[in-house]
Amino acid sequence: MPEGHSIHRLARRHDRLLVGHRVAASSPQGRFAEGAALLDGRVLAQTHARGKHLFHRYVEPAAWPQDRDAPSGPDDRWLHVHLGLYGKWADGRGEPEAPRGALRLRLVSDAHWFDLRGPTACELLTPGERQAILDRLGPDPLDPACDPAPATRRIGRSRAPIGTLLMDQSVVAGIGNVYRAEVLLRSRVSPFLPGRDLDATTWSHLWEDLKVLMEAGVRAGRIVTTEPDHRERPAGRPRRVDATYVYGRTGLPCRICDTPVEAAELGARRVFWCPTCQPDP
DNA sequence: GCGAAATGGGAAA
DNA sequence: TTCCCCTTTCGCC
Repeated sequence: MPEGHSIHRLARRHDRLLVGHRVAASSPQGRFAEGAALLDGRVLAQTHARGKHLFHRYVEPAAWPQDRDAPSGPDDRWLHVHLGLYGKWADGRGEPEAPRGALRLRLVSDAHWFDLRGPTACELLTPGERQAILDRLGPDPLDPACDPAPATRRIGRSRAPIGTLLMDQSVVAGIGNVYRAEVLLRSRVSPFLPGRDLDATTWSHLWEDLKVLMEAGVRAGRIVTTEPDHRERPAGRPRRVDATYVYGRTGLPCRICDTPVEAAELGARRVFWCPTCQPDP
């Protein structure tokens, strides 16, 4: 699940359920024991998502709520979580069950519990370290205030395939393998087209489509990129098999033209495309 | 029961 | 470009 939409959804959920609450923090697995000890007893003041990175800002209980939305202060502790390929947050109301498996971080408030497993990153950062992460990320389609111009410039100058550029978090933040495949199909662009050969109008359309798809992903809590007319079952909640045009559909018919979907390794990741709708450059 | 794959990314070579 | 890490799940024996 963890492309950018999942992380923004988690940030909103943690904001709604945990901001303003004092947390008991622990690392039953032990790998984040020191960090958890530094968070224990603090209050979550703020959550923030950028691309696939999730941040929590914790303050001393005495500082809450005066510094809600205050600029980051010297006593703040920033938790940085990146889920990677298979990291997961789970949560529930009331008392958590006894920890099972590899539980990196558990946060418990008076009302809810939150369990984090399998993240690529779970660490405490200084404000400067956090800023360094933000600085190396490209514009995030899910950030309403963001300006796509830096991504436009990077793509326009690059000979690298657009399929590679879209997955590069320093070009655009938050796209993963599913959104990459799907947004390129929807704009009829081959993943192998060099960035500099993507015309401005198509890029503009593609960027707007990314915003639409990812905002829908935040709302739905999953990725659905197909238009109802292109689904086997147009009515009702889309089934998993109806959710994508090409992602994970190697050898199956393209939903637009029935050509078998192709797949190949691009960089270290599998890329999916329709050779008819997205002809090689 | 074991290996591979998965919506990721960083470091090493 | 290759390796390595994180964890769970699923297919295959």
